Amino acid sequence: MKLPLSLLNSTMPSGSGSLVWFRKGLRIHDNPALEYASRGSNYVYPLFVIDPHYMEPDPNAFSPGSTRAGINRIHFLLESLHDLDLNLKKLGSRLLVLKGEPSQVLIHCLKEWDVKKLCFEYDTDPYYQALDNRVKNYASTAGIEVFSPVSHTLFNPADIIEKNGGRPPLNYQSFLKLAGEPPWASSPLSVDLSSIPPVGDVGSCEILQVPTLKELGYVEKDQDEFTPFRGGESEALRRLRESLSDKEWVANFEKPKGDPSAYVKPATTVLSPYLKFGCLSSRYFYQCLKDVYKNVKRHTSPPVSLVGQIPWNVDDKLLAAWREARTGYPWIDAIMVQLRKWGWMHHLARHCVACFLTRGDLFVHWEKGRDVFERLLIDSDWAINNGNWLWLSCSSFFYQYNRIYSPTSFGRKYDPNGNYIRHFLPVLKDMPKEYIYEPWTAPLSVQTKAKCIIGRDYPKPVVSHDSASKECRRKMREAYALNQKLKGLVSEEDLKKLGSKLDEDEDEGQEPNPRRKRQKLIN
DNA sequence: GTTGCGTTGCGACG
DNA sequence: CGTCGCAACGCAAC
Repeated sequence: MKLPLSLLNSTMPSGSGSLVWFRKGLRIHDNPALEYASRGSNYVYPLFVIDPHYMEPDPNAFSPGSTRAGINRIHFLLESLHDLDLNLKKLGSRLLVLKGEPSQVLIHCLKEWDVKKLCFEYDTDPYYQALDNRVKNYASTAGIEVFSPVSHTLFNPADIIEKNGGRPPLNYQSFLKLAGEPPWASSPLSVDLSSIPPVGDVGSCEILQVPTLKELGYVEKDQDEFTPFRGGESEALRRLRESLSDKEWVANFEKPKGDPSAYVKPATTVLSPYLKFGCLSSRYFYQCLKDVYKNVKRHTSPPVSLVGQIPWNVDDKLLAAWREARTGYPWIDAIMVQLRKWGWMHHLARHCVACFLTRGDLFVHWEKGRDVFERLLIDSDWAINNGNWLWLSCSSFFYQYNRIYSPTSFGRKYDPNGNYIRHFLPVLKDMPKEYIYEPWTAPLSVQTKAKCIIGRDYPKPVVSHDSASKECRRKMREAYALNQKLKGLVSEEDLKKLGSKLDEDEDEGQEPNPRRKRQKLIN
């Protein structure tokens, strides 16, 4: 039988404080770092650091927000922090908000406060890896215990790579096979925390409330529409219950069959932003889903070329047209408007615009598109975003470059009336459905009647899909052929470069590809 | 080396 | 709504 935490605390010696550093994992339920900190501590300092690297307003960015995050994601984060603070207060604690470069702030707090244990969720994002190393180094010199569990994802990526002989799996099936059933799935997760030890003396540190957008220096009227998705653990759990309440829908859910043009009631759960910030535990989601599966009869089931040789265009005009929703293809532009206004769109809609920008039509480098998604999506995740852009651009994981999404017929398949386009591109709201996916083909009389002259009120297509996609196919075919032909030669050259690069970085063991290449050379 | 398959293509045809 | 040709890639298993 478990004793209440408050009772345990009273038996502990005084002065044992713990610090919980929140970054993602903005939740109470299934939060191993928070739980570990609470166990056997007299004081717990729940801390969030407002990081200028992500949060400082950037008036020169291509849309409202900071350099690295669109205003929607910053808003979502602030709502999540506010909710976390409320939930902590219910348990006798509160969220301490500080501002500054996180490793400096952390080290300052560790010096100022009486902390024996530093607890924070492990993060694979390279930015956090570097940050965490600085903080961990300080903690070890100061004799502070560090507890950094993997709790953001269902699996520890390092385990998967190790099981695969030090290499990441290069397709989905082998990933599933390697991953298997997660080790924690057999026993129930800890989702109830009855109380948290009180916050200790904060000394001279200046503690802030969770700021508003305005307090961070943003002007709310910068943007004419905000994302309809509200941040926070409470909303995440509400949304989870709502999504899982329709057991039939859950059991028959098949991702490729979802309707990307559905926006009044999206075709997926829209839990991704909550998973991204850890407002919802991915593991708790998994267990709840398994519970639903148990009670139904049937349910649906579930790379890395270092030498980029695809000769992508450098064309900032085409990139800007795509980014600003001015391609002249209403289906593509409507999706880009939803991205900007909502910070979320259906995954198939993401496919369409990613394919269009890269191997399908514009042949712009996938990294350019990745950067735009990274900034504007409220659910953007470093690893998922990079992986999916590699995938969609046929740079890795997926190679069937002939399969190009049509910027006109793909959308029409789901939404023949063009309601989605009419909603996100109101300039086209009166265009007859016969022309709404290809408005430049409408006779001038129709354009006049619809109060939308193509070339004046809405742009002409930036490229012709027929000829552009043919040209893209040809370039991909040639790039692939060249890659095949030069493999040995190029690898040898690159080996030297990679070798010296790796020596500098001192992380050879982390990098699977050079080993593969060496092996190929030996064979 | 050969074969089978790959988280989610398109368009024509019946 | 299902099937097929299109043109044909890389990876994994054998």
